[in-house]
Amino acid sequence: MAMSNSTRGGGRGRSGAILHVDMDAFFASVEQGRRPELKGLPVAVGGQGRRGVVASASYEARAYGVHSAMPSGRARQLCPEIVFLPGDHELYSEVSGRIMGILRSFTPLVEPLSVDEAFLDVSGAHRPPVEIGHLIRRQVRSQEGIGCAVGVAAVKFLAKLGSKLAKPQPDPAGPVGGIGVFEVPVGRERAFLAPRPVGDIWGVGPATLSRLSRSGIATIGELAEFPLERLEKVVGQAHARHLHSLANAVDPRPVASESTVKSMSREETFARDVYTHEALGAELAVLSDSVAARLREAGVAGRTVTVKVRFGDFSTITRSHTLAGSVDSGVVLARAAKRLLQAVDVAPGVRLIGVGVSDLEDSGQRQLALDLTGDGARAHSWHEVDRAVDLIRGKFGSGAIRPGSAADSGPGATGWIRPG
DNA sequence: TCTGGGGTCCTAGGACCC
DNA sequence: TCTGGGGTCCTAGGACCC
Repeated sequence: MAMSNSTRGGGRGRSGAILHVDMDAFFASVEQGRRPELKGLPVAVGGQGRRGVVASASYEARAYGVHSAMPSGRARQLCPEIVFLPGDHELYSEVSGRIMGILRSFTPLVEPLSVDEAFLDVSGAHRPPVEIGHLIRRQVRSQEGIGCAVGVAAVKFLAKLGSKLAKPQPDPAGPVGGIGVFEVPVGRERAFLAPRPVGDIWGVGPATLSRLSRSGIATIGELAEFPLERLEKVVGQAHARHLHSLANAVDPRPVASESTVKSMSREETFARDVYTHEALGAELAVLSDSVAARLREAGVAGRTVTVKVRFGDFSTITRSHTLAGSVDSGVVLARAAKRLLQAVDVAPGVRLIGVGVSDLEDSGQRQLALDLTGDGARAHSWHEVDRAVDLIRGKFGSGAIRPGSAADSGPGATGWIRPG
């Protein structure tokens, strides 16, 4: 409460003290770094199957119009010579960790937003923020071989917009421009924002964009002038207040270097639609086991279990249930997930199944979900089994053991098997 | 060319309680 | 005599982000 973060936006000097650092084409850049023969070539990382999409595209690929979230088939059509790679997320996490380390050498106030971007609060640093931005770029380039853009501003969302404006532009002749560090001038934020499109605001996506557009709002300046009470009717109260503040360059969110995870989930899209509870249940067992292992690794457990089902026509439903106590056991989680799935008609065909756990708490103080899981006192013995499974995986790797019900596909199968 | 996977936050309605 | 109002929990869905 008493920290410096509340006074942002006014009178703290010439320069904004928030940095947003964003890696350029992160996954593709990591791949080009470890395989230099890929440098200068159009590279995409992502799923190559029937239903795959691009997760990251190099600037050479972007020059063809390829971008992330694009179906892989479309990417190949636009750029037949594109080099498609499956992705190595373990490696990306490692590289990300080292880059975050570089950022933390400038300030402890680092808030990672994802593997490839972070906010920094450098208000306590000795050097000017823009200079720090250039130093970061140099170090990330020299130590990891990856380019990045830095935005500098007084508040978070302006720093984020700044890094976007500092990025190079893809071009058939090679990436052009990209000043690397873009500072939003302090004291001139509103004038800077006014002519820009509302879509530049972090949090304005397609749905909000079309609602605003129907109200005649195209620029951030128009949004800033729009009466708040009317805006609330257009996009809802909370969203309206938030957007109205941002449009007026007000963003009180502090850089939060410590965060707690709120939910964990895993999902899987099938190459072809699946039509039976048996097959979906087997997949739920695998996904539940994976989620539960991550929960235990993080030392948390959760009370609310959610199953997500996406049908062949892409319509998506969720079914959730809150247990009396929290779970971190794959078997208990799978059982709850399968019960939820039983109430869903899967005859139309399912393209994706997922399982998630929320309402997380520290597993040290958790209460075992003894009764409402249907497990009775046996939940306690599953705890012992999970610990043994974690030990085996720690020694022999995550593939050393997997849930038996995934292989047996028998309705009540809960044994454990050693693959192969 | 049909659209991945892992998250966060918000809304809205119903149940239930006081 | 229709019957108030608030608070909290739970469930389902949607928007958005990378």
